[in-house]
Parts: sequence; C-alpha cells; structure tokens
Amino acid sequence: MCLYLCPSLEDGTMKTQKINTEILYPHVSVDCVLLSIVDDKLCVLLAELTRENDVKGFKLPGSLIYETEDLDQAASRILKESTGLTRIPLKQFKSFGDPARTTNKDDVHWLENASKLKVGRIVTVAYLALCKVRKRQNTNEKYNTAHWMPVDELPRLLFDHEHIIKAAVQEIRRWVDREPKIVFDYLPAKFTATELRRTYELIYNKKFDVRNFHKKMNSFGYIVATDEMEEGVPHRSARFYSFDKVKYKKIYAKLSNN
Amino acid sequence: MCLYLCPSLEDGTMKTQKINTEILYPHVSVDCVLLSIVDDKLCVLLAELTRENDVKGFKLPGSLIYETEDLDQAASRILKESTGLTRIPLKQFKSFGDPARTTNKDDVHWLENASKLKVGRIVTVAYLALCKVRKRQNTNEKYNTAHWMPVDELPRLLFDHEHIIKAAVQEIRRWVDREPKIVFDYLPAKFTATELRRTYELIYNKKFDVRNFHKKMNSFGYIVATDEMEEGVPHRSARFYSFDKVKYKKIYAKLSNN
DNA sequence: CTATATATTGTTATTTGTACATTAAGTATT
DNA sequence: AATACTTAATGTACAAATAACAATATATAG
Repeated sequence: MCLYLCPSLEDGTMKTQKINTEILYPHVSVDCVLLSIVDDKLCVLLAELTRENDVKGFKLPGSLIYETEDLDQAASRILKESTGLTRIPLKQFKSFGDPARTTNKDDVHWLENASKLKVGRIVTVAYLALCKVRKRQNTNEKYNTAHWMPVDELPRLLFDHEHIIKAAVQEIRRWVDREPKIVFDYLPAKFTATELRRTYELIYNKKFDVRNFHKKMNSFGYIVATDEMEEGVPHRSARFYSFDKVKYKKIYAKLSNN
Repeated sequence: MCLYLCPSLEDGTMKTQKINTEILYPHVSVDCVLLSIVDDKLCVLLAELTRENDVKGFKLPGSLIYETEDLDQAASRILKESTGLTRIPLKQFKSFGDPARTTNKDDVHWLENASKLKVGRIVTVAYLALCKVRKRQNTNEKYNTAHWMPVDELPRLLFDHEHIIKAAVQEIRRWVDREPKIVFDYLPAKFTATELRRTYELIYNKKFDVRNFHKKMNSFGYIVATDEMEEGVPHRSARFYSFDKVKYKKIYAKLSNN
C-alpha cells in the first residue's frame, strides 16, 4: 500500500489516501490518429499485431510518454517513428481514461504477453494529423507492419482504438473548419482545384458542388492561381494553384482579433 | 531503476526501457474550470492556498484520479465536491502534460509541503462547466476558501492554471456554438430575453445587437415564450421564456444527420 | 401627470449559401 | 481531318443569414 496524492479544495492542500500498490499507477500514453488520403480514400495508419499468439488485430501508433517530454513532443516522436515525417501539424483532441478501456481480456492478454509486464490502467492522450503520404506502403522497411487502412473499413482494433479513430474523424472536420491551413500543409505546393475539392470531400465525406467550390476557393483570398498547367493528361489540363501563407495569416489575424 | 513500457510500432509489441524510479510515474489529475456568472461578470471558481507557508496563490479545483473512476467521473466528483452541484454538463477540453508545468519552485514547494510527498510529474486533464451558481459565496461552510473570481482579473495561480483558464474561456465559446443547450442548463427554467442575451455577451465578451438577438432567438425554434411576466421591477416588465428540450433535440438531430 | 428605466419591435442592405447546365480544351480513335 | 471522349472551367437566380440602425410601449417612482 502506498500514499495516493489527493488534492482537497477545502484549503488547497493535499490529502493522502491509501491505494493498493498491486495496481500500477496509471500510465500515460499518447496515441496518434495519423490520417492521409491513399487510393482516393481517407485512411488511418495502423500497426498490425504480428507476435506469435492468438490475438489478431491492429492498433494505433502510440507510446508511453518519456520522462522529460511534453505530450506534444511525444506525439511528434510517434509521428516520426511511424512515418518518418516531421513538421506536420499535430492536434491534441481528446484523452481517454476509462479504466474499462483495458478490460478486454484478449487485448490485455496480448499486451501483457508482448510487454512481459503487468498492465494496469493507461490514460491515453490522442492526437491527430493529416499526413503527406500518398503511397500505401511506407518505403522504410522498419515500418513494414504499418498499413494505411480506410477509416470506413476498419479491422479489429485493440482497446478503444476504433472509438478514438471515430472521434478523430469528427475532430478533423472541426479542425479544418477552424484552420484550413492544415489542408495546404497536406497538399503539394502546387495543386489543382479538383485535388483540393477531392481532399475536402474525403475529409467531410460528402460531395461539394464544383461551381460553388470554385467560388468559395476564390473568396478565400489566399489561394492563388499560378500560370502552370497540368501536363500529360488525356484531356483538358487543369490549372495549378498555390497557397499564399502571408495572405492567409493576414486574413486569419483579422478573424481572431474579434 | 525499473522497466518503462514503451510500445513500438514495428510489430505492435512493447519494448522496455530503464527509467529512474526516483522520478515518480506521471500522476494523472483532473482539473475543473468551473465558470459561472456572478455580479454580471464571467467568473471561475478558485481555491485559495491557506496553509501557513510563504506561498500565496489560488488554484483550480482538481484531484488525482481514483483507481476505478473514469476521467469524466473524476470531473463530476470534483464538481460536486467543490460546488455541491450534480448533473451539470462537463466537457473535457484539453490535457496538459508539459514536465515544465511543475517546475515553478514556489508552487512545487507549496505542493510538497502541503502533501508531504515528493511531487513528480502531473499530467492533468482539464474539464469545463458552466455552473448554476449566482452567489459569490458558497453556502456550504466546507468550501469557504473557494471563491468565484472574474476571469479577466485573475490572481496569482499555481502551475499553469492561468493558461488552462484562458484555454477554457476560448473553449466555452466553441462549446456554446455547437451545443447552445448548455446555456439553458445554466439559466433558470424561466428567463427573460435580456438575461439570455447578457449571458451570451459575458460568455463571448462582446455586445449583441438587441433587435438582431431577438430575431435570432426566435429563429432557433426551441425558445418558447411563456405567458408569465417579470414582476416588481420599476419599469416595463419583461416576458419570461423557456427552453423546449424536445424541440431542441429534434432540431439538433437533423443537423447531426448531415 | 411626468420622469425614468427597460422591453419590444421592423426595414433595408449586404453577404453568404445553394441549386443547377453549358462550353472549353486537351487526347485518343477512326 | 473529323469525331468521340474525358475532365476543366464558368454564371445566374433564388433563398437564407447577417448586420446596421431608432422609435414606441409599459411598467414604477415621484
């Protein structure tokens, strides 16, 4: 038994209470819902369980937090470890700490088997990113069990990871509403109107009227037409546009002044 | 030294790595930003440090999570302990886990002094609520060091609690945008148009045009005029309105179907 | 009856959203 | 050279939401 720190509002001080040390302190992990568009589908990066035991399934890339790292840093580290990418905007969107999230016997069986540790409670902080990856298979051999899988055809997932992914898909729409910039961090520097529209359609899971989309695009003010055109396509070539970071910041500075 | 659970994406298994056990496992706490309107100001409930030591300051009501409770349950418990209120909607809005949040020497000095424990890292999950409290002083003697203090006149706060409060004030606006219901959970069952408008003004920290506000109120469809009128006021009496939960749910069911 | 305080209400102009179909510009085929 | 095929680009009309703006109504207090 050991002392469990328990702040009291009464006088701002801490009470102590006994807890059973057989139960581990809650661990804190960070899980990343890394989204991308692969083969014209919104996909999430999942790691497959390949250990020789009877548990089959996939999980989000994640890690316990290191001693000296911030939550944001842990998320960046996981992003880099699992995709090789850096400088991708990551958004913390929700923490999941229900003790019941680690009660599925198969999942805990796998985790304890794989880790050789007794697994207590894990509170996880979930992050979200839209990744510049357009190939299904990561070129880095190190990550050959990671797969980009369509968010609407998810396999069996460990713990509450399916729930976390569903929450992430809701969240990315709000994020794009607030900060459209992340779409342009995702797209190549030069993109066509159709590519942009298709990206929005896959994120929001709905069709946008072509003419209205063009109109809205123009109204933004930070999407500028270049004089370059698509080449080598067997039909009328599309214009390339680019994202004007300076104009964007000016426009959003005004909005946030309110 | 002990083993530190570290999941690897490579094969979905766990690696272990050594950590210094002198550093405690990260604790997980929940802090609540309890907002209310008191004396026509948006206020937050703060606990004052009153222990006999040289650290002066205030803190958010919070607690380490108990073994068997979910994060949401911990937040409800803290709400009840600090205000006596139950059934108030609580929203988890962000977790704060920077190791540097517990590096202010005064704060840690106070905390270790008060708790008689070595304080390691604390990852806190912050929640937000709009509380039905209209008196500055809580009637319950048990909480006589808790004060409702205006969010724009904050005292010296422990750790990163000022930062958390600022984030909460931003967040409540988004929350109200998405779920106006919480405003009606806060207001009394019968309220005047002016009370409603003033509540919005204090939450958003801006004025709303009276006529346009009435028009919008009517357009909602779930705010229904009663035939009761204000009494005992030294001027024209205002009509009372009420919130129609059934109409609200129908309207929002349609919106979320998209 | 008058002063005072707050409640209530409507119009116009502007902006934004939505529905909808044709023409333009390339390549591929014959 | 003509035609078929594919995708790109564009405008208009109506509806809805937003924003700016001031006069009248109704209660109490004196």
